[in-house]
Amino acid sequence: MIVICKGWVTSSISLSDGRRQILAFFLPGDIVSTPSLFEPISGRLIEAVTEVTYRKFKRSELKTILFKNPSLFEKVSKCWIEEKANSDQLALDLGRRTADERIARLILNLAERLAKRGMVHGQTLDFPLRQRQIADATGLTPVHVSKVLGEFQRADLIEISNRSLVITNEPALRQIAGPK
Amino acid sequence: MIVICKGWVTSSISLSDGRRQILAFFLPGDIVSTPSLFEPISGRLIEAVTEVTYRKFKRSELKTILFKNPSLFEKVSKCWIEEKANSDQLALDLGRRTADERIARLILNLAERLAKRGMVHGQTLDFPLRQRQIADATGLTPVHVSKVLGEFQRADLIEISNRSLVITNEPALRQIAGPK
DNA sequence: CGATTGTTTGATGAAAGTCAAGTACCGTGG
DNA sequence: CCACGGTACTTGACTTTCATCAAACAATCG
Repeated sequence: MIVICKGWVTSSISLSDGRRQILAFFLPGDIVSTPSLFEPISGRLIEAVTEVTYRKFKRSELKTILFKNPSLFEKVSKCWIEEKANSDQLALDLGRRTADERIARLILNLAERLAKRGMVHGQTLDFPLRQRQIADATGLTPVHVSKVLGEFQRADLIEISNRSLVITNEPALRQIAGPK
Repeated sequence: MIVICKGWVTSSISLSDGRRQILAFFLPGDIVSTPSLFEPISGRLIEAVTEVTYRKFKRSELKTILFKNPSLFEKVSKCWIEEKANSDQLALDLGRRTADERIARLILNLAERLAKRGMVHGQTLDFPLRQRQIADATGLTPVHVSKVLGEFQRADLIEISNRSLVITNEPALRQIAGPK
């Protein structure tokens, strides 16, 4: 089991013909894949987006710790439910939302998570993602991602430069992100 | 916690404007939503596709049983991992596969699960789904689902009638379902 | 049997994909 | 410091896939 200390990480699956879907971004403090707490998980590719530092825990140790403190199961269960909720939202986004909505939501979602960690200054946040990664996370093509991000910037909703992003008009961006 | 004894059940989430995504179909023997083993889960709608019979377990009882038999945690953990794997596949399907692939895979997937339960006779299986439900599971419109199913039938891949489905050309259907 | 709900079909449109060319942005080695 | 090569991003023309709309037809059920 791995906990991110610094940097961004993705988890993804791909088809043999190269199509790829990013399932989640992990930020500092996140546990990489709760289901793999007890057992390894196959078919998923964990990749660094940026330079990363992390801590690794032995599964065997975890088990003994957990069984000594049954109250921790509450925590694990919470974690699990949260992760399931994220998966479900992802399915809803990919199945039922437009490209604009998906991209707007990805940005807002990351901003929110970074804010919780005190990693947003004003409305500015580190944004190390390549457009190819945004595409793989939203089920779109890099070309289309470029067009949408271009529109967002021309509409003064966001500004991207130097791997950092400013949300210049959050209400409007939320508007585009669509109903909850 | 609920276990299906007879019939089909869906779990779904929706947006306030009515867009809906079906997250899973539960068949006889399935546990409805493992994450809800310990805690209730919100925002999800559980619906019967057919007449359903089920068994209900009290969460409190479950907990005591589990803590008396720690070996059961292995089972729970397996179940959890399986469910996560399904979520991930769903994301991949919705994000990266074409309409034909999604529908072919849905059919094959259900057939496989029913087969495990001895509920397929020859190549014939009960198929109570409405096209609207197939649409909500695959992120498509009912109209498009109708067209694709029509093509599949005209190409003699499947036959649908009276809420039952025959896979008449499984290899070809797998072909359409695309790479794994 | 009428009313409702589900399915089929065709015409049309919109969203997103593909292709291709050009530009900007690095990192490396000279 | 600059030139080179590679990757990433942008843009426009064009295509494909799927959605929308609408009408007809079928099935289901009180």
